[in-house]
Amino acid sequence: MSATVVLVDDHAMFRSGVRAELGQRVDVIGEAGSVAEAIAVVTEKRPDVVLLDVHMPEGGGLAVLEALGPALPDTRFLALSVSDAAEDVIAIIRAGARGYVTKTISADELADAVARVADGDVVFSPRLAGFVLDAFQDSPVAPAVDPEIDQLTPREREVLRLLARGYAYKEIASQLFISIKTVETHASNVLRKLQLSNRHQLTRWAVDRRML
Amino acid sequence: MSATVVLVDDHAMFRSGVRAELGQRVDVIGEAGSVAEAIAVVTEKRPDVVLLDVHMPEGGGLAVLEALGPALPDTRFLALSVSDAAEDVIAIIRAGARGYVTKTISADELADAVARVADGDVVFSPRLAGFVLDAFQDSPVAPAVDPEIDQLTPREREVLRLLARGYAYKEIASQLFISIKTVETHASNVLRKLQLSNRHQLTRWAVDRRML
DNA sequence: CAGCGCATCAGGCACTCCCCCGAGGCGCGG
DNA sequence: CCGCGCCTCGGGGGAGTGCCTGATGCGCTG
Repeated sequence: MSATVVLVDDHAMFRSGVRAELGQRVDVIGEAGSVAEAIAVVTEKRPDVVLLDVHMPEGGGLAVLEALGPALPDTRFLALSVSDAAEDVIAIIRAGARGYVTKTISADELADAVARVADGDVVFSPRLAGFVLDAFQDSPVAPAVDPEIDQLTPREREVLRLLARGYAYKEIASQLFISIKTVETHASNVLRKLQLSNRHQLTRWAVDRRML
Repeated sequence: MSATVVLVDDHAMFRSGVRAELGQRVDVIGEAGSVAEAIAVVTEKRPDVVLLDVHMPEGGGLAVLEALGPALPDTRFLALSVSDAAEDVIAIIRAGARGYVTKTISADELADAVARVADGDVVFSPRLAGFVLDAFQDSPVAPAVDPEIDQLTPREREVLRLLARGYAYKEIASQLFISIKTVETHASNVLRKLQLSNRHQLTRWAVDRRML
């Protein structure tokens, strides 16, 4: 039960090498040497994993991902590239790839990476994952700190967080090791300070601020 | 030249176990059993890596990260948790942790994870990384239309929409020109069909599906 | 020390939520 | 016509919510 794979790379020699090395461990059911060919082959073959070169003519792996990604939710894309540049990694991941490895990888490691991606995991070459996390942390579109939230005490902020997530007073009390009555007090203070009248509005408030 | 580590976990027995298992492979230079203690110990010891429990009183690992993260750019935080919930993973990573592993991990794997984080890598338990990527991408890989929603009648869908937006039964009744009792019936049917137990979960359900 | 903010907890009360039961009307297809 | 799904309501009740008053202790500051 090895995973089915389609190789996409504009260098035939490289595809041949990958096929030779990986043939024992995964089931290579198709190859493509261009963006257009990749779209056709992947659409037809429906592999578990597409091993996708990033740098190719006509838009490269990014073009393939944008054309196919949304249409094939059950197909995972693993980017395979000579580049270890942060912008390449981020662009590919943002487009929906489930991993990014560089071509310095060994055959064993690549076979393992393909298997893991087929299995639902996410795979990165060491250090590359850090690029994504950095971009992820910078990404909050609206940092936009409300003046109201500054009026909250640390404990109130904690209760707010749990309230917004839908926990009942009783559950919050258990998690924070305090009584229900204390939770009620904090909750009441939070609602008053944020000028809200009930916890449903509070949930929407938190959603708007991407706290969930 | 093993990495220096501070353990933060509110269970002394667990810390002891980690220390015993990891002692040979990393240099455990401090421990903390609470958020306040963690802030003090980490600030003093300046370890390479902080092994951080997510669920603790007083805000847990998140509180530690928010207090210390910005101040200690050279210290890496590796979250260690019993939870494999997406919200926990995303919150911790957004707060600046460089990895997240569950407590089901073996001692060898944990030692390896610590070493890799100390070395600048990012480490995740299998599958957890996917949560971060999903949150990172605007378009979730799994649009995954639920079969449950097809079971809802048109009227139930209408009530669901208003419920998720935080309207009270009374308000929904006014908007739809029906009695509160009818709203209750629809709401009850919706919760049953979606296998949810209250409207807070329903709000989160709707948020997850971009219905708001 | 006296005041103040914060966190903790209590009793009580009106209200909402959610479920249990039951019921009638309406339209559609066998 | 009869069953069935859908929508419409009602009583009753247990659990949860939100607010009120009032209380204690703790640490910080003037």
